[in-house]
Amino acid sequence: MTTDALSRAFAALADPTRRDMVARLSEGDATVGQLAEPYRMTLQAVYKHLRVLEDAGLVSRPSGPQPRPVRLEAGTLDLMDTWIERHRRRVEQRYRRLDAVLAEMKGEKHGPDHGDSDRSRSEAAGHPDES
Amino acid sequence: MTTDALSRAFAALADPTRRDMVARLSEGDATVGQLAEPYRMTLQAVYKHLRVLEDAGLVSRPSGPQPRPVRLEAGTLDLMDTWIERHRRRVEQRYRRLDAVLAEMKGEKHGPDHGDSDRSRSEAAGHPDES
DNA sequence: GGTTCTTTAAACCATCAGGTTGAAAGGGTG
DNA sequence: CACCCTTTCAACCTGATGGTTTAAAGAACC
Repeated sequence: MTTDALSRAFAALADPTRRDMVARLSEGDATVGQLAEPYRMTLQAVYKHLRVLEDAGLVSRPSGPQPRPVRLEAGTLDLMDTWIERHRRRVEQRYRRLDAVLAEMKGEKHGPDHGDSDRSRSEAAGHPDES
Repeated sequence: MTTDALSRAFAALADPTRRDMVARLSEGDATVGQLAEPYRMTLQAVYKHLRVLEDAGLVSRPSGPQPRPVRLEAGTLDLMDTWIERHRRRVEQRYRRLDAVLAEMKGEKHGPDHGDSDRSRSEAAGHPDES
């Protein structure tokens, strides 16, 4: 549907079977048959999963002779990684900043009020991106 | 729901609204009211989204006085990041190795066969982890 | 050209996910 | 206590998802 790339990508990896496929493909290309072997489901079901991974851009199927290989694409993994990393960093940065403030408070010990240190923590923010 | 942690986490981030929430929370804690403000949906719907994020371990709601804040938890982001990174690395490593082989072939130019370099690329692997 | 393997398609089913409405608890504060 | 805001619960609708079965194209190969 009109679902954006990131949504498709995350949704694709939300399924354990699909995640397992990606994990195995990260070791090397495989044919659909090889891929399907460990799972107790119809070949068609496997093709469906592959479809989802392909639509998400996580996997490609280079055309050529019949048993076409399935190949993991790093690009989309990169996208996801970037998104997560960005926000993970932001939180951890806040943690560190908070720790710093706490440490400082502990250091000075007595004077609890020296200016309008933070407060307002909850808003400020403007509106972020999501790009 | 016997769904594992990673599945819940990826599923949680597969929704644009939820991703936006996470993005905004990465800038700082917020109350549900503040969080809900930009969206054109019922408060109950927002609570539902929050529930999903909470069940996925992406968010916590420290108890205390009534308008309880919503706080982003870095731990689960870390888990996801680790998973993705691991596989992204594996693919890229394979890319590099392939490039190296190609470069070598180009370099030697004539003698194409000098030992059992790789082959077997598609299987070998045993069965990977997914840990 | 026929046989066999790979791949795509279609119809169908059960369950889940995002949203709504409506109602009810919880919890502060006048 | 009464009022108001926050939070949760339940029923319901709609559309997507993971599977299945059945059927039919497409490619390879003898």
